[in-house]
Order: sequence, then structure tokens, then C-alpha cells
Amino acid sequence: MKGDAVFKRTYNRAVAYLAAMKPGEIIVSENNLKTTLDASRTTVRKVLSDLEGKGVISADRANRVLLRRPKQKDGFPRSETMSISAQVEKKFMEWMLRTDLQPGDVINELDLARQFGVSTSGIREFLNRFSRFKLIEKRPNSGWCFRGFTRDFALELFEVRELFETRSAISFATRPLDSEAWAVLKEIEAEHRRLLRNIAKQYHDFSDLDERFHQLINNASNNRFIVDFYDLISLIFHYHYQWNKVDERKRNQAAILEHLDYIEALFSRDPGRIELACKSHLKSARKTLLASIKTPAPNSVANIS
Amino acid sequence: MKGDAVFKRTYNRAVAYLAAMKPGEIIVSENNLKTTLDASRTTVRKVLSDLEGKGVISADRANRVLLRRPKQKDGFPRSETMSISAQVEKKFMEWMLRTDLQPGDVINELDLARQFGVSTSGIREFLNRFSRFKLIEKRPNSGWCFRGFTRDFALELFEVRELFETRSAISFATRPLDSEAWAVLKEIEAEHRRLLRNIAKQYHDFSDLDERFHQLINNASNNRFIVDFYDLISLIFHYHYQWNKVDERKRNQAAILEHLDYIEALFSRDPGRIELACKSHLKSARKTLLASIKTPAPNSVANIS
DNA sequence: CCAGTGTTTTTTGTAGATAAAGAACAGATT
DNA sequence: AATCTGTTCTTTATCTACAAAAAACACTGG
Repeated sequence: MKGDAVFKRTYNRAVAYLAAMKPGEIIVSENNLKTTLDASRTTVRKVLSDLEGKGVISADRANRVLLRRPKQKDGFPRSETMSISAQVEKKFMEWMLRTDLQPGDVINELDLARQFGVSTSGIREFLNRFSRFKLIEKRPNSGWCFRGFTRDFALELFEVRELFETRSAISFATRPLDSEAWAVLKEIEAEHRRLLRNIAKQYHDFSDLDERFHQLINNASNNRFIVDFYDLISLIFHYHYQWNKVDERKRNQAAILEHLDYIEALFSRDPGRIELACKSHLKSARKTLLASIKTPAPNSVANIS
Repeated sequence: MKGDAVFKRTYNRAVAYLAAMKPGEIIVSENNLKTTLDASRTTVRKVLSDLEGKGVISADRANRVLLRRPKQKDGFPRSETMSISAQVEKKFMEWMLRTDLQPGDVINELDLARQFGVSTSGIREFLNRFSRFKLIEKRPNSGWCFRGFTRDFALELFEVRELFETRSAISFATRPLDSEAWAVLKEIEAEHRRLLRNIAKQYHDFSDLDERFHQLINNASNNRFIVDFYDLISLIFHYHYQWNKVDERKRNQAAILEHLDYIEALFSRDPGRIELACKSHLKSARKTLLASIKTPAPNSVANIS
């Protein structure tokens, strides 16, 4: 009744770990494996005894030896290594994009539980966590209400984003020159330039780079609330990139150029310049996002049935 | 298995409602009561049939009549009208203040469930919701970790608070002169003056006024994230006022004067002046809060047992 | 057809159970 | 003493059950 995703994940890690060893080699202690496989010893032991049963490792527990390299197919499929709550999250986001949910629509726990094949508690817990993004709202003793990914939502999101990121960017620049962050920024800059050269083929890779760049800056704030807020931005962009493919290459190319400007400003360490570059980039990012939001039908057709 | 807090709450409301009527008067329809008592018709009916059983109202359902005024004692005690989740919230906050929880301490669901006399699901759901305040953090498959009400926490809190409130205050001033908010502000100003005159006796009332004042300003942002963040501030101050009574009167008096300054700045509608007054007030609020935080022992004593 | 009440169906809030994962304890080997 | 495996005890993640509350449906009299 608890799902064994942890076991399966650990098992896969163990398989990958053993595949890199030669048959006959001695396997490190359980306590050691615990750290490499990142699980409790209880789980490690279960994995080991499983592999022992399959004849991958020797039965002499005091001195375990690799008998044969585990095969790839010995691993569990990716989907089974996800905890129920992770699955619900994924399924919910997909469901939200698929069904064309309108602001004000009601979300039904029981219904989702049935659709996703999980218990209502799973859904409940997810919705509770998800509500921090302010896209849904609870009505006590009744269900959840979808507030909608509306124009207002995007505007409010960007208002805070701008406040936070300008502050973070300026604080980024005050870091000592030998701080590791500058090296990371340098590398990110190089990635931007590489991507720009191969923009025709690789423009899809931008979304990932974009996230890492902005996250680097926001982390400089050293403020848990600011860092946390970027989770929401990430989420929105992750799905935004999935649902709006129009002009993607052109948009990404423009964004790369803005980022390069922004990065240059950061290296200049001039607060005024940084603020300008940051705001100008965020302004165009907002424009892009707003453009992708369907404006609601101005008047729903009168129902004369 | 669900608790009947809604029923009891509704029952109490019904009692209060009927107590204001004269015996013999006719009672409005169920649908009508539904809105006045703010519950579903199902619950209203249950309440009515209960009152009918007690001889408070007539049995002729098509035309209900008040037979006798319900007595006060017919109501349920306040504690029973709280949903389990509300109870957990209250108990948890009290528990956190009582047990001197240290940063890094682990919070155990099962343990709390036993202490509070509720099921683990209740605790779990609460902790999940509470985690949005960043005072606790989940370790998957292990418990929750208390991050601590530390100096850093307070500093990060105030960094965001200042960003948000300056923005909100300036936006407050751009409201049209006939907006209702100005009237509310006027009234709040008057309350400040009244409180100042009776400061010796009434200084305890400041905390409530303080919350209403800042909430008014933050609501002006019309930004759900900014408004939502004020929940956290409220929570912190609510408990801060409970745990730090030192110099309360003096602190509150000083804060009132700052508020009056701040309010005057708002009425001037001069952005520069508003920003100054806002920042200066928040700065001293931060100072007060920081002063109340116990600095952790610089070095825990080496354990030579 | 509307504004009631009566009845049935659906959904939520909370408790409780249980397998999986983690943590602690205990003996063995070097 | 330190580090290992074996064992037991505790705690979490998840499902299921069920009363309370809400919502939907059905009937009735004007």
C-alpha cells in the first residue's frame, strides 16, 4: 500500500553501478552503497538480496562479489520509479493542458482520482501543494476552483518577477570576483553563443538554458521566498513552451540576444546598466507570454435552446 | 468520520438568528435560510429538524413558526465548531511556541497526531499547507524539518516585505480620490489617534489595527502574490506579539507615530514621500522583530559525556 | 413556470489500516 | 574501537472506508 518506487529507483541505480564493474570484483559494503545509491540501508539490502536471487552477485554476504554484469533490461521502466505524488503532478499538468479548462471551472477530486487511477488522497495532497501557485483555489466542503491562466495572472506574475529579479541581479553583481557564480555565468554565456551559432537546429534547447540562467540569478538573492517564487515561473514556462510553438525559433533567437546583453551588463557590475538590461528582457518576456494567452471570448453566445 | 463542525456552526448561527425573532413569527424558507446561515440546504434542514425536535419551531414544515426563543445554552461551544484542520492549525502553532523547537529539529507526524488526538492524515495535510511559509521543509520518506525562526528568516521576510509594501503603498496613492480606500484610510487614521490618546490602557489593541492598516495597503497592489505574502507576515506578527511582551507599550506607541507619518505621506500622494515613510517604518519594524529573536548559542558546548 | 419541500446521488473531510522505507539496536569480525 | 551484517522497531506514503455536507433530482401547490 505504499508503492515501491524508491526500491525500483535504487535498483536501477544499482544496476547502472554494477554494469560499470568487472565480474569477479568485490562489492563495497552496504553502508558504502547506501551513500552511492542514495537510499536507506533497508532498501539497499532489499536490492542486493534481489540481485543475489537473480545470480548477479554472490550469496556470500560478508564478501559480496559481482558474478555477471547486469543487463539493461534488468532495470525497471522509468514510469515505475516515480512516486505516486510525482505521477499525479505529471498527469494533472497534462490533463490541465488537454482539457481546455476555463476560469471558474470546478475541479473534482473524485473524478480526477478515477481518471488518474489513484486514490482521492493522492489527488487531495497534490491539489493542496499545487494551490501555492494560486492557479486553483479551495472552496471548503465543495471542490477546487480553477482560477485560470489569465492575462491578469500573467501580469501579476511578472510584476513580482520583475521586482525579484532586478533585486537579485543587482545583488549578483556585488559578489566577490572570485566567487564561483562568475565562472558559472561565463559558462552559461558560452552556451548562449554556441546555441546562437546552431540556432537553426538547436533552438529547442533554449528553454533549458533559459531556466538555468534565470535560476542562477535568482539564487543570488539568497532569499528563500525569492528562490521559491522561481518555481512558479519555471512551471509556467515549462508548460508555456509546450503549448505555444508559434515562432519559437524567432522568439528564442531574440531572447538569446537579450540574455547576452543582460550577461554583459552583469559583468560590467554597473547597477544602473544591470537594471536596464534586466527590465528590458523581462518586458519582452512578458510580451511573449501575454501574446500566447487566449483572450476569453468577449461574450459567450446567448443560449436560446 | 467527518466531524460535524459545519452542522454545529450552522446550528449556532440559527440559534442567534431565531433569538432575534418573536415567538409566533413565521420562519423564512429553507432556501432563504441557506443564504443567511451560509450552509447547504442539507445542513439547514438538519438544523431545522433538530430545532423542531427540541420544540423550538413548529413541526408543520410547509409553514414553520417559531414556538419559543432558543436559549443561549442551546448552542455548541466554540471549540466544537472548528473543523479538524482548523484545530490542528491552532494546536500546532501553540505546540511550536511551547516546545522550544530548534532549527534542524525534526517534526514527527505520528507523534503530533498522538499529541493532538487527530489522525496522521490531518497532521500531514496541515504540514503540507503550512510548508508554504518556509518554516518547515519536507525530507522525502523521512519527516519534516523545522528550519527555525531565525535571524536569516526574519531578514529574508523583511526584504520581500519591503519590496512588496513600497510598491503597494505607491500604487495605493494612485487610486482615484473617490475610491473607498481613502475613506477606510481616514477611519484607520482616526483609530490611530484614538488609540494614541488611550495608549496607557489600550496598547494591546494595536496589533489588530496594525494588521488592518498594512493589509489595506497591500491589497492595493491588486496582486495575488503580494496579498498572499501578507498572510505570512500576519502569522509571524500574530505569534510574535504573543511571545514578546517586553516594552510592548513603548513599541506600539512608537509604531503608531510612524503609522501616522506614513498615513500623512499617503494622503500627500507624493511617491517620494510615501516611499520614505514606508521604508522608515518597515526598518524599525524589522529592528523590533530582530530584537525579539534569540540568537542561537554561538557554540554548543562540546559533549564530553 | 416558479418557489417551496422531500429524496437520492455525489463529493468531501477525516480516520484507520498496511506495505515500504527509514532508523535504531545488537551481535560478529577484524 | 570501528565497521560490518542481521534484526527489530518506528515512521511515512498510500489506499480504503464511511459519515457529513453539498448538489442534483423529483415532486407539489399556487
